[in-house]
Amino acid sequence: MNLHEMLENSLWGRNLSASELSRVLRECRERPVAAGHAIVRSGEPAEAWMGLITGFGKMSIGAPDGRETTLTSIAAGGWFGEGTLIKPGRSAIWQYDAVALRDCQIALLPRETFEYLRATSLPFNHYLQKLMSARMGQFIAQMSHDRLLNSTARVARCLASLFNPELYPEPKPFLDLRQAELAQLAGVSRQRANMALQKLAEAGLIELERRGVAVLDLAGLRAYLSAS
DNA sequence: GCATTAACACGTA
DNA sequence: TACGTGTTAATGC
Repeated sequence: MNLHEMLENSLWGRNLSASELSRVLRECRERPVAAGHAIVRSGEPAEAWMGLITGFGKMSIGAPDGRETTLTSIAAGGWFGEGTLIKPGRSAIWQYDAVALRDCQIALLPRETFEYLRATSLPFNHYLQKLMSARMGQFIAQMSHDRLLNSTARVARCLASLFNPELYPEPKPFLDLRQAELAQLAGVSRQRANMALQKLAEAGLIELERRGVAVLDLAGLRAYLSAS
């Protein structure tokens, strides 16, 4: 997968006119980010809309005491930063860190290009609405799960949320995801995530593998309740 | 009761 | 060796 392929296959790139697409292809930049390194840093000005060509990453926020929580993950084919980028002028400041969990190839669509598309392309605006709505829906679901479900169910829903096609264009049943990473995403300790995964495996919803999880029953994960 | 942190053993890339 | 996983013990609300 390279930048051009990614743009031409993306949900939004497909619907651009020939001249819009060629401008995007001309102005988009690429940058490799090694696993463990920052893609964007909280507090820095947002200069580009960010896409993941390859790799896997997370959006996270650190507390003053050093603890850290993951807000959501970012998979290949996904874009982020539109919410930050549409803030006016100098108030477009990253409100979170984005960190590469695996080696990543990042696409950077400059802010000016992003603004040009927003100003001229109705399909692009429709795409942005769908993306932002999907993101909002994900966070609403996350909040309600945090408040209403026990931690095993939260881990189940968390796994299921990684299969939203509007946010993660190419979902595969095998997730290359450490238990510690899933724990941060679900907001539980690694030990508790391990226990939850074993329960979900016993229930036949997933298969545990070293360094990852194979999802066997997505609908079952989405509907999982109780069994703490 | 349920979850957290710390610590340790074990197997593998 | 460093990392990922599975377990247990001590502790807190």
